[in-house]
Amino acid sequence: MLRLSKLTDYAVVVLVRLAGTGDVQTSPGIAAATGIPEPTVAKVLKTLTLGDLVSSQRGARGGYRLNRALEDIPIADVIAAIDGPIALTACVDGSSLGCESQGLCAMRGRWDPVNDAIRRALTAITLADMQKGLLPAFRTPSPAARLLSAAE
Amino acid sequence: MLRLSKLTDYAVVVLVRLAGTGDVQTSPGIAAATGIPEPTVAKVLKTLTLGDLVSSQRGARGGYRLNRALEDIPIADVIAAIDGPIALTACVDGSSLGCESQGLCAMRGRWDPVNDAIRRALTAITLADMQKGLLPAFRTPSPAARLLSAAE
DNA sequence: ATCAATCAGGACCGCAGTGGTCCGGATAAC
DNA sequence: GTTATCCGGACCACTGCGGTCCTGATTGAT
Repeated sequence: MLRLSKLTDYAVVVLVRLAGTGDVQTSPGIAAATGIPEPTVAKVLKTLTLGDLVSSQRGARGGYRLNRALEDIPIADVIAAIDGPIALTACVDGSSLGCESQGLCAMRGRWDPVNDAIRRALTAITLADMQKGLLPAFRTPSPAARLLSAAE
Repeated sequence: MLRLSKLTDYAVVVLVRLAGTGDVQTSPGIAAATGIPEPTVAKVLKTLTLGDLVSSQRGARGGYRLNRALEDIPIADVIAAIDGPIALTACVDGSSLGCESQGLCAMRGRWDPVNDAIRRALTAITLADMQKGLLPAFRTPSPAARLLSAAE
């Protein structure tokens, strides 16, 4: 089902909220503003910090602050930060034994172009595009967007 | 991680194998040829039948046969048949209560264009493209596509 | 008519990953 | 020093997936 983790969904909401004010915001504050349970918000924020999307300020009057503008954050980055690298995981996991030994897993590596296409599509859309329902990526055709529109 | 179910991976292998001979093939036969455990092959085939990608012939000397040529099967169809409709499941599930009530799930429906972009990308690539490393959608050779064609 | 081969459609189970919570420690403003 | 806040990890319930098996229904061959 190509499921995207719910955490990623939360992350988008949190990031957009974080962009609302240029000021630092605490995780309880964001939790209250978004309705997402506080511990979960904290977890998301922590993960986003590791992904270098937000910066944290410790201590009293601390909080989180956005690193880049929404326009400069493709969702691909958010997904990568939360869910790890974007890949449809063909036989990437350690089970290369029954695969290689038979020598007939002819599809090995064939998913790469598919992954690539998805990565492209996900890089073409930024958080700013999601905030407003508009999609400039499809108007000013980026290379990826042109590929996509050419496909229809 | 945008994980794709392993069953879908199997399905691609099975479908390509099924295209090898124009003849009907039994699931034990395909299992032997692909190295995938027989019950799993059967399950995949059954699911693909529901998805109208293959036809089944019951009884002795029965088996499965491909409905369309590989060129006419976009991976989007395979994924849809195995994993269900392609959607990154934003708040699609019934939990619209905490979402709507707060009125701040501003992201509601915002994932649609993302889903759309992915669907597009997935429709542009057919099983035939995966079989041979070529990708007509990327006539301008992407790094990945070049790697693939160089690999054979 | 009987038998064997094959698909159909379930039920079933173990396991991993996700969503979600909580706690002790470090850090910095007041 | 006290307090507010982030940090890092441990922890658990639950869902869904991968995988197996069993009992019918169907059809060709004997």
